[in-house]
Amino acid sequence: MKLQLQIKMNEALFIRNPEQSELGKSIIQHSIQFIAKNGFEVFTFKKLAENIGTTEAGIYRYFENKHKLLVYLTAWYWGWLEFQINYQTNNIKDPIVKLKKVIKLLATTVEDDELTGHVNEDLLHRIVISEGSKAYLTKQVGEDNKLHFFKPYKDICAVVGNIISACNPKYKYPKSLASTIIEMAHFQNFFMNNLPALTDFGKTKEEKKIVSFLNDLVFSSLRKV
Amino acid sequence: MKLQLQIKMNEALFIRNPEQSELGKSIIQHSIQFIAKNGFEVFTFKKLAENIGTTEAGIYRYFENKHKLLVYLTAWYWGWLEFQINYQTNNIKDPIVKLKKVIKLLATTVEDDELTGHVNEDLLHRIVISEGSKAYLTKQVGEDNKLHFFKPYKDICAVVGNIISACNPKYKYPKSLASTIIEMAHFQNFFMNNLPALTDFGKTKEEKKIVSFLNDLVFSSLRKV
DNA sequence: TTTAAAAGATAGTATTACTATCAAAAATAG
DNA sequence: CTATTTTTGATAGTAATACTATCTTTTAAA
Repeated sequence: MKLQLQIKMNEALFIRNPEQSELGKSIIQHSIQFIAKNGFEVFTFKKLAENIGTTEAGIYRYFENKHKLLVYLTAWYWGWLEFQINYQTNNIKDPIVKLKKVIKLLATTVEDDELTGHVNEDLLHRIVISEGSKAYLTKQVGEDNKLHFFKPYKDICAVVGNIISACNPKYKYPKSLASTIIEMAHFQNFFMNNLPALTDFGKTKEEKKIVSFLNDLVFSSLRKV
Repeated sequence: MKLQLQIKMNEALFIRNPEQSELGKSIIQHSIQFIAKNGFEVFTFKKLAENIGTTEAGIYRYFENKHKLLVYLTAWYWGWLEFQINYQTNNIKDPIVKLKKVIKLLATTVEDDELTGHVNEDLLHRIVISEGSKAYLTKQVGEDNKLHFFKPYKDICAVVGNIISACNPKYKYPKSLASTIIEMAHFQNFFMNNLPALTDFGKTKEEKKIVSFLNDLVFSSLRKV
């Protein structure tokens, strides 16, 4: 039996559900490739249409604009990652072991998930690293938030925050520490590869070291005094 | 005697030095106001020109494009902040006290500096919070970096990293911790105000608490085991 | 096998992101 | 204090972007 994994997406993010047609899936697949390769600024619906072999108007039937598409992609990633986290830490009781596992998942390269045909998770991960914050660093963040566009991201933060609280119920900043871990898992990666002077991993460029840094950061904070 | 503070800027960031003419200063002043109010995506040279009462072509004589202008503004901010840090921690010997002071400077609202006529530092600080990362989260980051566009930012990181090392010479990640502090000083502020579920400060929205969080984070990490 | 939904083809508009040119005003140098 | 250079203003124009609209063909579902 061939399994398939579908991430339930917020309907306000699209006009027509891209998961439900070949063209839709092609839009997702090729937008991931294009943005990963050329960056979000350079990305336009016209270029995407040319890549796919469809027309600009065709893309607009699925997504209102490229911002919504970016939010869709990042939301999809966070939804997928939450599934991964639940799946891979399912039977782990010790919150410390669990948190280490989560940090590893956040900060290391993902393998392409066979269950999701049209999404290349590794490329999407790179997009989330380089472009992810642009999804919310806008003036419309309030409105977008009211429409629950960032729920998957907030859910991941909540999951991580809860594990942190399980490690040390007295720790005062579980949510902020959670968002710090998540953001830094990506920023330290971006810095390591692009502005290495901002990190201590510039020489070797090993993701492992980011994991070590984050572990040190987190478990120093959670150590009971 | 009226003092004036000039930040020495990288010449590759502009076509004509905006500090050296009335129109140039007006461009800086009004672009800060416009971007702080409407966001960088909405900002165009045409709208800016209308605001100032000049023409689009007039702006292009100073800046090649709006990306360069954003990089200019953020670089200016980091240059100014480094001056502030040096000035305000000048006679502090104890690196712990010094680091606390720096964290406070990074994470709290800045007052408008009288020495810089056309720059409203408070607005610029808000721009750096909301738009700052867009200066380097691009595909051209490598080229921009070669032209030393991010030197002021890297300098600040180096300053903070050195204080960290002075606090605990054995600590293994001074640079990464420095960039973490700096980024989080801004991201936690943005989250607190726009996506409060990602922080522990959503209720009261006090900058003080961000400072406390960062202090806790840093000094837990630096405590010798 | 009819009908509805999706995709393709084409056209058109307002805005953005520039470049070019020429004249007027302001600054400066001799 | 005039001549010259530099800076600004005014205007025009172009290619690309970010859409919207319409009509036809193809595909899918009832």
